[in-house]
Amino acid sequence: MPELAEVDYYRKQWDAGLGSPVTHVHLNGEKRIFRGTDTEALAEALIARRLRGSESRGKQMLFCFSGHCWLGLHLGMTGKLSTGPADYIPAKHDHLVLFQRKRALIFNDMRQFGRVLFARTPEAPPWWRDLPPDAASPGFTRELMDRFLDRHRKLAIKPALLLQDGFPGVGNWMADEILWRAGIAPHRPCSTLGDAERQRLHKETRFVARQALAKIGPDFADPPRTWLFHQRWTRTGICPKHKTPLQRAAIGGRTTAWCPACQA
DNA sequence: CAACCTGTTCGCCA
DNA sequence: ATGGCGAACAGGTT
Repeated sequence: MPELAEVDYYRKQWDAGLGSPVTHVHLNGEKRIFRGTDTEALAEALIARRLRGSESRGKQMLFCFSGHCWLGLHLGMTGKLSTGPADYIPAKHDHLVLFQRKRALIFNDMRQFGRVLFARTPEAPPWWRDLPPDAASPGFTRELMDRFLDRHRKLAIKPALLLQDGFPGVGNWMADEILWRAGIAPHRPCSTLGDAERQRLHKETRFVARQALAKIGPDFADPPRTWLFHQRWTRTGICPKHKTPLQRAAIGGRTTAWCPACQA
């Protein structure tokens, strides 16, 4: 489910626990979601630590605790964050629950395509520090985007938009929204995009990312009514501009919807 | 019962 | 070494 703006929405769900110490940690270290992470160190180190703050970058989240503890979360396809009462009883896919005196901070991910990372280091760990600037940030420049497209000449633009090294935070619905606004057909190889098209691609990537953060980020509201978003899942979906039926196909293995009239 | 799913990651091949 | 493709991951829903 979660792309850039939804990730930021979920991150803020744990704000309720800011400043409070962790009293108890619930997790099952056998689960795939913890692959590569020392869960015993995590569970032990977080006890009595206070949640100091959090950030999201693209689809990644970082939770900063006292004692130089850093918790990284990725929501995968089905992950969500929520809070519960102090006596909350963990449900089936609640892989990590941080209990505080007054509440529980819950990470649930049914399909476990997400991930939990942990580090106890003076500075933010490399897996956070080395992330490229996300699509909504000022660091996402035309030059950076061009360099990425030039590295993937043969790849269709739709699957290119889903690569998190180049378009951090963009997911399936955002990619379709961006291409629709930019007037670019999803199967076009990156190398075929001219200067004007690249300019539009860059502009609309930033627009969709920023608008999504502003409109969806605060309360998980739906995007504006005129967005392709509302049309792309329904069988009868139409182009918001032309009212013509949308085309749909799997491109790069992912369901893609586009308007044949305005995307060339 | 089959197909599908707002996301990565791996193995294989060019 | 790098890029591109398709399957795999786990567990739901339609």
